[in-house]
Amino acid sequence: MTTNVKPHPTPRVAKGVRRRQLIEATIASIAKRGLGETTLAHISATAGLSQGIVNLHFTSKDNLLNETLKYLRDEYEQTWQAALAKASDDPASQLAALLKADYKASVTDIKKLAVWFAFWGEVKSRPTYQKICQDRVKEYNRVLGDILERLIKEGNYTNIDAHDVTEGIMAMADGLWLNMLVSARDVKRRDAEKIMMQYMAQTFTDHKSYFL
Amino acid sequence: MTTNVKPHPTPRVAKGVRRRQLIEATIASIAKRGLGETTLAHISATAGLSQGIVNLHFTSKDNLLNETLKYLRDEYEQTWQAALAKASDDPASQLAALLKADYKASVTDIKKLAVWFAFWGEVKSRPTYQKICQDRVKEYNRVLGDILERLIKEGNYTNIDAHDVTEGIMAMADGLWLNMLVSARDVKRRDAEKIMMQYMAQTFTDHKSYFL
Amino acid sequence: MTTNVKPHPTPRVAKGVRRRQLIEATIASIAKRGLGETTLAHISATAGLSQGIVNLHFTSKDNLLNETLKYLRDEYEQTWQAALAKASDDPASQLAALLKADYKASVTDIKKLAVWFAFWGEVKSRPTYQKICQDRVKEYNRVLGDILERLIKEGNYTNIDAHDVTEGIMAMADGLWLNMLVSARDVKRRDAEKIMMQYMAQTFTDHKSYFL
Amino acid sequence: MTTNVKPHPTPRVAKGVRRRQLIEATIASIAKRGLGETTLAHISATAGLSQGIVNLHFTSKDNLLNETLKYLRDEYEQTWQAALAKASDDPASQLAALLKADYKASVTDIKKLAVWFAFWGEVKSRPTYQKICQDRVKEYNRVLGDILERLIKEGNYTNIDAHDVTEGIMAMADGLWLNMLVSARDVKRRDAEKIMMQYMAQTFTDHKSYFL
DNA sequence: AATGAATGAGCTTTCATTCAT
DNA sequence: TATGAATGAAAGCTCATTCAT
Repeated sequence: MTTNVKPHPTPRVAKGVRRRQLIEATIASIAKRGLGETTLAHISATAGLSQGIVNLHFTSKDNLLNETLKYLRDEYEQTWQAALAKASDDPASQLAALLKADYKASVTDIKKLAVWFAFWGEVKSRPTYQKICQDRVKEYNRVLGDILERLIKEGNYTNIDAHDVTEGIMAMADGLWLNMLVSARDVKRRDAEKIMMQYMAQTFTDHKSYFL
Repeated sequence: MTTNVKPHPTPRVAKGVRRRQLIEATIASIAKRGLGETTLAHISATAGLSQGIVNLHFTSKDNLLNETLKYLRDEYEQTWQAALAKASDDPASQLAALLKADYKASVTDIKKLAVWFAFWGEVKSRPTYQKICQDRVKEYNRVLGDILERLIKEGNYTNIDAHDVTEGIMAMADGLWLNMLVSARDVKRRDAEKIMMQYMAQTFTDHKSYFL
Repeated sequence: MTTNVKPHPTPRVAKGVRRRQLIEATIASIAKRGLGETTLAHISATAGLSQGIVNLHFTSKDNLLNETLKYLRDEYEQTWQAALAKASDDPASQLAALLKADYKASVTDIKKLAVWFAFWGEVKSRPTYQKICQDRVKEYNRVLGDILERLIKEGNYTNIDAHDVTEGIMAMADGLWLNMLVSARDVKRRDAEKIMMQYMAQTFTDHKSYFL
Repeated sequence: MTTNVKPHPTPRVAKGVRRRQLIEATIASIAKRGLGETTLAHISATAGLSQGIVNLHFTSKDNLLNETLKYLRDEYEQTWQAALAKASDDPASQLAALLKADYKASVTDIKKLAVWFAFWGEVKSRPTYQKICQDRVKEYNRVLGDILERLIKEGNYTNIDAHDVTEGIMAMADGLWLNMLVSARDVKRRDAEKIMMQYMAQTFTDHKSYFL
C-alpha cells in the first residue's frame, strides 16, 4: 500500500518573483533556441515549473514576450542611468560614462544580445515590439543629445551637428552589438568600447583624453 | 489512394525562374509578417502558386530560407562591387563610393532590411544563418580594410588604426540600417548617408571634400 | 500565437487506461480499414478523443503501432500460457491444450487476425515488427518443442523428428489463421481446430484419443 | 550555344512489355520497402522511367496494385500446373509433384513472399485483393482435393477426410511461407519441403516412399 | 508514347490554451 | 496557486494525379 506523494510540492512565492523567474527562463530559452523555436513548454521546463504556468501568470505567450522585452528595456535604462549618476557633471565625462555603460559585462551578455536581436527581427511586423524598442531609445536619445549639445557649445565645435552625431553614436553602438552577435571576427567587448571611444576622440579632438 | 485533383493552368517556366519567384515571395512575406509568422502557405499564395510548390523546388522550408538568405547576400555583394568598379582608383573616392552604395534605394529597401534583421534575430541559434551572414561581411571587410590602409598611408593619418575604423564603419552601417528599420525617428536614407559621411569627414579631415 | 481553444469534457483516467484505449482503437481501425489506410484521425475518432491525443501518449504513430503489436504479442502469450497451466502434466494433454488455445474465440477474433496479418505484411521492411513477431514465436516454439520431445520419448515415436513437427505445427497454425482471414471457404474456428487435431492424431497414432 | 539534347529518349516498346516492366518494378519496391511505403515515384524510378508513367499505363495506383497481384496469382498457377503436367498419373506422384512445386526457387523467392504477405495484410479491408487471393486458391484447392480423393480411395485410407487434409496441407504450405518470411529460425526452402513431405508420409503411410 | 512540373487533399506532428484536480 | 492531460487549429510535408510539352 504505497501512499502516493507529490515529489515537489512547488513552494508558493510572491507573484513578482514567479513572473521574473518566467521572464528569465524566457530569455534563456530565446538565447538558446531563438525566438521562433521557443515554446511555452521550453520556458516552463527551464523554470522547472508546469505547462500551464505561463498562462496562469501572463495570460498568453504574446503577453509574456511583451513583458520580457519591457524587462530588458527597463534593465538597460537603469544601467545607463546609474552610470550617468556616478559621472561628474561636465559633458565630456558624462558622454564617456554613458557610452562606456554599453560595454559593461551585464549589457553585452551575449544571451541578452541574442534576445534583443530576436525581437528586433520581428519589429517590422509587430507593432508592440516596435513601440517598446522605440521607448528604449527615446530617453537615451534625448539625454545623449543634451550632453552632446553642451559639449559642442562648451568645446566650441562649431561644425558639428549634435543631432547627426547622436544618430551616428547610436547607430555605431547598435552595430557593434550586432557584430558581437554575428561575428566570428574579434569584436569583443573591450574592442567595441575602444572603437566607439576612438570615434569620440576623432570627433571631439580637444577632449581626446576623456575617451582614450 | 490520396484523391482526385483538378488540372493546373500555371505556365511552365525555367526552373531558375520559379526558384527566384519563390525566393522573392519569401522576402515579401517575411517583410510583411515576420519570419516567425511566415508559412509556406503564405509564400506560395504570394507567388500565386500551389501549396506543394516550395517542397517541390526547395525540398524543405528550411532550405528555402537558407537559399533566400544566400540570395540577399549575393545581391548585396554585387551591389557594392558594382559601385566600386565605377569609382576612380584613389582610396578616398573608393571609400566614398563603397559606403554610399549602402544607401542606394535597392539596398535600403525597407522590405529587405526587415528580412536581414529577421535572419539576424535567429543567427545565434541557427549556425547556417550565421555562416551565411559572416560570408556577407567577410569580403566586404577585407576590401574596406584595404582601402582604408591605402588612404591612411597616402593621407599620412598616423594616429588612425585601419582595423578599428573598418569595424567602426561596419558597425555604424549596420546600426543605421537598424535605425531605419526600428525608428520612428527620421533616419531616412539620405540622413543615414549623411551621418556616415560626416563620420568619414571627421576621421579623414584632409579628404573632407570627398565625403560631403 | 496559435489559436483559441474550447474547453474539454473528457474525464481524466489513469495513463495506462488511456494508452490501452488507444491501442484498442488502433486494432479496431486496422481491422476495419487496413494498416495502410489507418490514420491518427481515425484512431482518435474511434477512441472518441481529440486529434493530438496519440502524439501526447505515444509520441508518434510509429511508436503507437509498435506498442500495438507488442500488446497483441503479450496477449497471445498470456492466452496459451494460461491454457497450458490448466492442463495435466502429461505431454499429450499439454500438446492438445496448447494447440487448442489457438482456437479460442478471443484468439481467432477476426479483427485480431486482420491486425496480425497487416503487421506480417510489413515485416520484411520493418525490422521492429520483425523483432516483435519473432518474439511472439520464440518462447512458444521452445515450449512446444519440449512437449513434443517428451511425447516422442514416452510414446516411443522413434521415427518422428521433434523439431520438424514443431515447425510443421506452427506453420499449419499460422496457415489456418490465414485461411480464416482470406478464405470464403468454410474454414471456421472449429474446423481449423479439427484439422489441426487430425494432424496430431495421424502423427501420434497411439495418443489419438487426446486429440479427437 | 549549347544545343540542349534529351539524355535518354526512352525507346518505345510494346505496351505489354512496359506493363510487365512496371509490375516487376512494383514487386521490387514492395519487397524492399513494404506496400505502405511504396510510392509511384519509387516504382517509376525503379523502372528507370518518368513520374507519370504508371498513370499512363495503368490509370491509377490502385489498378497497378491489382494487376500486380493478378500477375503473381497467374505466375503461381502456371508453376504448379506445369509441375503437375510433368508428373505421372498416379495420385501419390501427383500429390508429391504438386506440393513440391511450392518449394521451387522461383516460388519461394523471398521478394515474392514479401509481396504476397503485403497483400494478404490488406485483404480484410480490400475486397479486390480478397477476390484475387481467393482465385489463387480456388483452382488449387479443387485439384488438390481431387488428387487426395483418388489417393484415399486407391490407398483405402478409410479414416482420412479428403477435405480436411486439403485444408491442412494448404494451411501448412502458407504457414511455411510465413515462417520463411518472418523467421530467424532456420526454416529454409528444403527444410520447408521436408516438413511438408513428412506430414504426407505420416498421413499416407503406405505411400511413404513417394514423399521421402 | 513519354515526360516531369504543378496541383491540392490529406497526412503527421506541434503547441498555445483550457480547466478539473 | 499550481498542475498536466486534453484539446484542436495550424503547420510542414507527401504523393497520386493531371496535362502541356
